[in-house]
Amino acid sequence: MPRFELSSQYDPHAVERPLYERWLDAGAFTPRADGKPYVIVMPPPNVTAVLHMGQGLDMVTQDVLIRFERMRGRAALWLPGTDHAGIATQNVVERLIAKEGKTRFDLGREQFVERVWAFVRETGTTILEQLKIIGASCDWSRRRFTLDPEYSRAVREVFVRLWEDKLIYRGHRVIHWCPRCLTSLSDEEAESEEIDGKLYYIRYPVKEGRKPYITVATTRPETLLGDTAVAVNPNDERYRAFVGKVARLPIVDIPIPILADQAVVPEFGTGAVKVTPAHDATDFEIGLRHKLEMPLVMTEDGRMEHPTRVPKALADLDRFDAREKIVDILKERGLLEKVEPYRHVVRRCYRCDSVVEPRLSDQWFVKMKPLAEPALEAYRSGEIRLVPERWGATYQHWMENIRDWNISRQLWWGHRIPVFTCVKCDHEWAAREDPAACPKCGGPVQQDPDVLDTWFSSWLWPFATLGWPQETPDLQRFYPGHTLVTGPDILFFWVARMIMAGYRFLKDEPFETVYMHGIVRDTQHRKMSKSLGNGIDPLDVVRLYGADALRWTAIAGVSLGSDLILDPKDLETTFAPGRNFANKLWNIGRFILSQLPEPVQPVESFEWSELPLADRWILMRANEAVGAVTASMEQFRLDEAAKRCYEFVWGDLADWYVEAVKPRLASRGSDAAAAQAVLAQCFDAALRLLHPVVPFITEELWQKLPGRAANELLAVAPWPAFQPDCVDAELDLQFLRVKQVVEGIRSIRAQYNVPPKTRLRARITARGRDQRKVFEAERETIQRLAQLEDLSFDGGAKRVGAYAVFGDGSEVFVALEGAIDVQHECRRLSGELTRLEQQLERLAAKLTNQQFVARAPAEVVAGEREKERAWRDQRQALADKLKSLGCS
RNA sequence: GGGCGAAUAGCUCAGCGGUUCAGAGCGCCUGCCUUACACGCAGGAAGUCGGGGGUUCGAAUCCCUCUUCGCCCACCA
Repeated sequence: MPRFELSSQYDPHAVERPLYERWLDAGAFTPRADGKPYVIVMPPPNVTAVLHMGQGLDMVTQDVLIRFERMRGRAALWLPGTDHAGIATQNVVERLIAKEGKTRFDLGREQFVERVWAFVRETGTTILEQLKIIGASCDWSRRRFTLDPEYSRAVREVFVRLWEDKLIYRGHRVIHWCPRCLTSLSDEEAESEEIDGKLYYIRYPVKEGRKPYITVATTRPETLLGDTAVAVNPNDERYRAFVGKVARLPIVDIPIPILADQAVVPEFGTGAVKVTPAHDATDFEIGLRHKLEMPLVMTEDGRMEHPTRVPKALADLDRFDAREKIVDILKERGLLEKVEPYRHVVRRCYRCDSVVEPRLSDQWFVKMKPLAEPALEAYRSGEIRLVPERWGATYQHWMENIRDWNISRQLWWGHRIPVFTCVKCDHEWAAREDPAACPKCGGPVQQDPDVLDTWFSSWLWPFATLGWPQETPDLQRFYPGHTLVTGPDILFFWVARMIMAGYRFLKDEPFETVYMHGIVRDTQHRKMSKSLGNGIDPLDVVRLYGADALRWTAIAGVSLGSDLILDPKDLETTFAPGRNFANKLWNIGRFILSQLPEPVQPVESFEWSELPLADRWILMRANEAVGAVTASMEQFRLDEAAKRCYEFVWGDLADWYVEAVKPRLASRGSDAAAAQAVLAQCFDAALRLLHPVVPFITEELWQKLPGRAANELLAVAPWPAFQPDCVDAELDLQFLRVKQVVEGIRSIRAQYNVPPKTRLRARITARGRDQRKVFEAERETIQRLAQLEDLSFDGGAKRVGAYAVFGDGSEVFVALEGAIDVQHECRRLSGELTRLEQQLERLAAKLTNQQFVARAPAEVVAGEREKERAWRDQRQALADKLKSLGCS
C-alpha cells in the first residue's frame, strides 16, 4: 500500500521555501569542519540590484558547482555578499532625491551619504533574499559588504601599502570624465562604441602663409575653443612652410602656433590637426612636448565656459548644442570647408551611457606594470586557468598592455581616499588611521575629498571577505580559493585585478580556475537589458515554473562558455522543459515510492548473476551515468551533466526499466523484491546526480525514500561513486536487442493501425543461442512493452504477418491475419533491404579499398568487417522474408 | 586596424577525425486519458551540417579562403 499520497503534479511552491529553511536550519551551507576546502566567492551584486537573468545564470552555475563539491565531501564555502557600487548606487539615490526636487549638493556630503546608507539598509538585502528563492546555497553567516568596517580596513591597508611602495601617484592628465555622473572614470569604465558621426574640416586663417588658411579635421568642433596650437607631422612636405607660423583660432580669434609633432598622422584628414591639450589625451601629450597652455573650456557638467575663450553666444551651452552653433558660425564665416560622414568611436560612461568627455584633471593612479607581471606569469605557468581557454589571449593582451589605473572618483559614496594634506606645510601622506594633525608640523589636516573606484575595493574580494589583513582562521583555511564563476564582461574590471591583488598582497593566487559563462541574450542575440525591455525576471520564472525549472534552463541551455539565448516573449517554450522534467521526476518518484516496502533490501543482498537482464542493465546504466555526470561536472560541462541525468532518468529508467518491471512488481512475489531494490538504488542515484542542478525537487523526493533518518539531507549526502569495473558493453547490447524487438513490434503496430488495445501475437527468431536465451528470459518484458498476448520462439508454422529484422539478423514476426496488406509489407521490407544494400555497398567499397585496409587502425578495420558480417545476415534475413511473402 | 567567437532540422542548441553520426529539446504529423506522469505514452516527417578549395584511407568534425552575424581591444583627431 502506498506510504505517501502525492499529487499527480509537482508543486514547486509548496516545497521550495520550507526546504530552503530546512537547509538553513541544518547549517547545510556552512562548510563542514573537516575535509579539504572548496571555495567560491560570489561576484558581489550591486547592493541596490535586483536579480536579473544574467546573475541568475551566474549564481545557478556557482550553486551547481558548490553543491557538487559539497556532496563530494569538500568543505564547501560559497561566500556571498554585495558591492557598494559607487557610481551606480549614488545615481540611484540621486534620482530618489531628485524626486524631492533636490540635488546631493543641497543635502551636503554628510547628509547625502547618510541618505544612501539609509537606502542601503532598507533595500540592500533584496538581491540576497532573491538568491535564496532560486536555491543558492551560500554561507549566509559569512556575508560581506564592501563597505563593512572590516572590509574597509582592508581597502585602506591596500591603499597605504601601495602608497608606501610608491605605486600610487597623483597624475595630472586627460582622463575620461562623465559630465552626467560628474566623476572621472577608468579606461575600462569608458566603453567604446562605434557611431556614424561627422568629420568637420575647419579652416584656421594664417596671415603670413602662401595659403590664407590651414585646414584641420575634427569630430568635435566645440573643442576648438580650447585649442592652443595646430600640429602637423614634421615630415609632411605639404605643411613644411607652415611650421613656425601662427594661425588664427576661429571664433576665439587668438593667435596659436603651427608646430610639428610626430603624433600627427599625415594620411588622416588634412594632415593638420587642431591641438586641444585639456580635452584630448593625444593633444595633451603634444601640449606637454611643446609646453602649450592647456585651458579647460568646459564645466564639469559639459557646458562651454571660459573667461576669455568662450564668447557670450556660446557660454553655458551644452557641448553638443555648442557644436552645432559653432559649426553654424564657421559656415557663416566661410571657415567650414566641408563635412564628411565619418564612422568613429566614442566612449560612453558604463553607468549612464553619456558620451564621456576627455578632461584634464588631477587624479590618483596606480602603477600597474609591477602588479601585472605576477598575474601574467600565473596565467602563463598554468597556475591560473581560464575556462574556456580562449579567454587567455584576451587576458594576456590586456595584461601585457596594461595602463595605469585611475582610482579616484569625484563621488561621495564609497571609500574615502586616505590621503591627507597639511594645510600649513603642504605635507601629503596616506594613513591607516585618520590623523588629528600633521605629523611633521602639527598643523591642521585635510583629507582628499574623492572616493576610490568601486573596483578598488572589489579587487580584494577573495581575501578581504575572509578578514584580511587580520590573520583570521577563515583566511588561513579558505585562501586561496578554487573556482571563480563570472561573465567575460568583467574580466578586466574585476577578474584580472583580483588576480593581481592576490599575488601582490597574499603572494598567492585568489583562485585556480576562472570559469566564464556566456551572456544572457534574447532571440535576436541582444543582451538583455532594462532599456531594451527584453529582460526576463527570474522571479517571474520561479513563480510560473518553479526554481528548478529556471535552474534547468540556465544549466542545460548552455554549453561551455556559450551565450544563453532565451525568449522573453515565450517563457513557456523557454522554461517548460525544466518544469516538465521536474514533473516527470516527480511522477517516477510517485510510482517508485508507491512500490517500495520499508525497509528496502539493498541491491547487494542479491546475487548479481541471478538478477534479470533488465535489472543488471539499469544498474549498469546508472553506474555509467555516475561516471559521465561526474566527469562532465569536473570539466564544467554542466549542460552535459544535466542532459546525461535527463537521459538516464527519462530515457532509461522511466521509459524502459519502470515499464519493464511493472509485471514483476505487480506479482508481489520474490521477483518483486529485486525490482524494488533496483528501483530504489537507481532512483537514489539519480536524485543525487541531479541534486546540484535541481536541488528542490530532488531533496523533496529523496526525503521520502525509505530508510531516511529524520535529519538526513540530500544537500549534504555523498555523491555516488563510479565503479569502473561494472561497465559492461555486452550487457547494454543484449538489452538493446530487447528494446529493438519491442520497437520493431510497436512500429509494425503503428504502420498497420492496430489499435493499442489489441493484443498481438509475435514470434522471435534469434540469431545466436545466447541471444535466444536473452529473449526468452525477457519474454515477459517484451510481452508487456509491446502489448503482446503471446510470444513464441523460432520454428512456429508460417503465417501471414509482418516482419522486422535487426542488426544481427534476428527477426521478429507479428501475426496479422486479415490485417496484413502484402503489397504494403513488400514495399516496407524491400525499402529496408534497399537501404541496407546501399549501406553494404558503401561498406564493401571501404573494405576493398587497399588504402583503408592498410592505413586505418586495425581495430577500426576489424570493426568494419564485423559490421559487414552482421549486415549480411540482416540482408539475408530480409531477402528470405520477401521471398516467403511472395514479393516480386 | 588587430584579435576572438558563431553559422548543423521551422526555433534554441549538442556533436568537433572512424561504432547505422546526421542528434536532443521545443514545434509539426498520426494514434492513444495503457491505474506514475496528457507538464504524459507510442509511432512518424523533417537538415546536400553557410559557400568554395585543401589535408586524409576516412571530415559537421582538421587547414585555407569567402560570405553573414556577434563580441573584445586599439590615441589617426
